Amino acid sequence: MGSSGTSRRRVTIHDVARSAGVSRQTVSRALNDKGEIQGTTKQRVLDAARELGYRPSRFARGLVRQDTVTVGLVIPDLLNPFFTEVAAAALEAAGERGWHVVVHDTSDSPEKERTALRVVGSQVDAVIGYFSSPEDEIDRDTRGVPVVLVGREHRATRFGSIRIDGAEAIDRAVAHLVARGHRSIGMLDHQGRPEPSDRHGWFAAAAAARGLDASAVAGAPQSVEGGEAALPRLLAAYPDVTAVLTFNDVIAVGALRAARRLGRRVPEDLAVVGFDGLRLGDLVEPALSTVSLDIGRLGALAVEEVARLLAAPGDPVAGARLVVHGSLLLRDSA
Amino acid sequence: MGSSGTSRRRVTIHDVARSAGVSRQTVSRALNDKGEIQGTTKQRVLDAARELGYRPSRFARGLVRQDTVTVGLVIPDLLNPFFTEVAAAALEAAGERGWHVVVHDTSDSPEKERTALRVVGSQVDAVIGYFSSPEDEIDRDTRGVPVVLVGREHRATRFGSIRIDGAEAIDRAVAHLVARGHRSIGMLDHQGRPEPSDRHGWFAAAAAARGLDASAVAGAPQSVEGGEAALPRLLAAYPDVTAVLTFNDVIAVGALRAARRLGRRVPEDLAVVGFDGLRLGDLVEPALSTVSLDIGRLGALAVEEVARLLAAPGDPVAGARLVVHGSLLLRDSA
DNA sequence: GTGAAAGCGCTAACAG
DNA sequence: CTGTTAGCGCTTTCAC
Repeated sequence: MGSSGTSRRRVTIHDVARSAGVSRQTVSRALNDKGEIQGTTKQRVLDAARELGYRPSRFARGLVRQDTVTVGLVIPDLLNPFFTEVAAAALEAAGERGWHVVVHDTSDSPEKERTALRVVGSQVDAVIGYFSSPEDEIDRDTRGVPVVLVGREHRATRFGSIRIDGAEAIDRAVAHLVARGHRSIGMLDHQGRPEPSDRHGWFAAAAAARGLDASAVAGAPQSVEGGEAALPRLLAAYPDVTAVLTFNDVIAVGALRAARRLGRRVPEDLAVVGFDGLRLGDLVEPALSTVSLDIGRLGALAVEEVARLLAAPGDPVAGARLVVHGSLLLRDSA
Repeated sequence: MGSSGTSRRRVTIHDVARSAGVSRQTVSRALNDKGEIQGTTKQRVLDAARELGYRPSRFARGLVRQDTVTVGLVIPDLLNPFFTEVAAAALEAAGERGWHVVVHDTSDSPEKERTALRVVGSQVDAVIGYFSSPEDEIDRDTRGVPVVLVGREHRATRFGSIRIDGAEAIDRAVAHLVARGHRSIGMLDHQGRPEPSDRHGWFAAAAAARGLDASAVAGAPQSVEGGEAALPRLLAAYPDVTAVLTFNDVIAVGALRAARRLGRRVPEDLAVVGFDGLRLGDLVEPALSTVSLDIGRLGALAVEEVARLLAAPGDPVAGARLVVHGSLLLRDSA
């Protein structure tokens, strides 16, 4: 009793209607809690539906109702805590609007990124993402879907973007290091991109403003292991360095480990300043000093910008509002 | 030129067809790269489509094609690294099958969990989740959608589940602690659930097998702060305790911090063993000894089980295959 | 209160 | 190679 049998065919509203001896509309009314229906009829329909194991098709429903917004979130690595936090923030902001979020992790692979863009792009109403592809490729692969770029500039009007501005905070970080007596400051920048990062640019500007050299740079993969491997390389190439800025906190945590292994006390022998302001930085020893970002705001802004693009395509908000500024967070490592 | 105007109405395949002077069918062929179409016609259609800013409706397409599988992933807290890793694993396994994953974070709130279940349940083909609601509620709220429970038993045949079995590993952990001379072992269990956890049960069994008492237990919220606050409570209530097992690694990391604050050296004065095997455990000082889980496998199994349920509803695989066993990973904290 | 008709936007099957 | 005909499963008019 109550078993739904093993028929392969999909149970449709029609089957329920026939089984309950009513029309499809009546079934629809019963299922959607519309008023205009008699209690007993409604119950009979509901019973029939359960009995048959009926489940409305989201496609048929979506086709006619045109509600339910779904946004795609494309990130390079969910296990990188920065993107975990971005995802959590975006999920929360989207949830508040009742939107669904489909998440794609591209494993830092440009090829997977293209696939994700194409696949997701055709199945969602908008895309939020942290992409490495050139803008025209993104444009081509997302075919008309509104796109919000996180942490990156753009030109196309179909795009929105949330910028990250750490210039001032990095300037303060450099000032802090100089005040502590550091004269030779290095950087563990990102790796695998054609150009140095914005963050390196901000560092270089801050250094130049104080007559310091900013050429002590080594590239690091964006992982703890990456930072751990890169620090010794940096110190070998630039032995005078007594302080390092890193592209992000994850790399900084790796640098901290490497410093310990190298017998360098932090911050006495080597000061380390990260970037991102992850919770993780507070769990390591010594606690990481860093340029902190309000990632919750980042996610919320991205979702807001999607909403705006959805409402008025090709009309992204002018830059100023959509920036997240870093702030210097001094803990123990510098 | 080239602007798509500001018409509010959706551009349909019909509009493209009319604009290109062909039938809808031809448009469809051009867009879907079907062979049977002349190059010049195809180009004309493609141009018209771009010109109009045409974007196929995923609903209409899904309705007729009946491909694209979407699974819902419901977790209590994406920022808890355990769930981050589960999500990453599930995302990867689902990606390999070309499935989409919509993620919902319930913020540990039972109410949000119900909402998520209902909302997601109506928009996906299957649900994978770590739920706290009673099974009959899950059953009611997901109405016929296949469900795979992570880390939890079930009864309903519509459900599948991936069990976590740490009995043996916890027994080994206790054996290890005893061999190190610990006679009074406590536990930081989860909190806010009516019953003690499976993990506590395993601990109690291992303790009993050695004639030890397992009643030194304190509850902790599943966060670093939770563990940090709970350890002092545990030690105050049971001053003899020299070793603690924790419900999970996040709590253990909190315990490590508390121990440092309390001036207890780890592992000399206090041994700590976590549960989960997170990467995080390797970043703290001292590195965390823990019961390690193959979370990647957990995610992969969940996705596999979804596939099975989708193919043969009401026919989940019998238990044995769908278990992830813990293994004792000794690092520095015990 | 309930049913009949029409159509959401698209593609599969068949004509031509 | 291209067009016509039928639906996919559901909800919205509008009759009754």
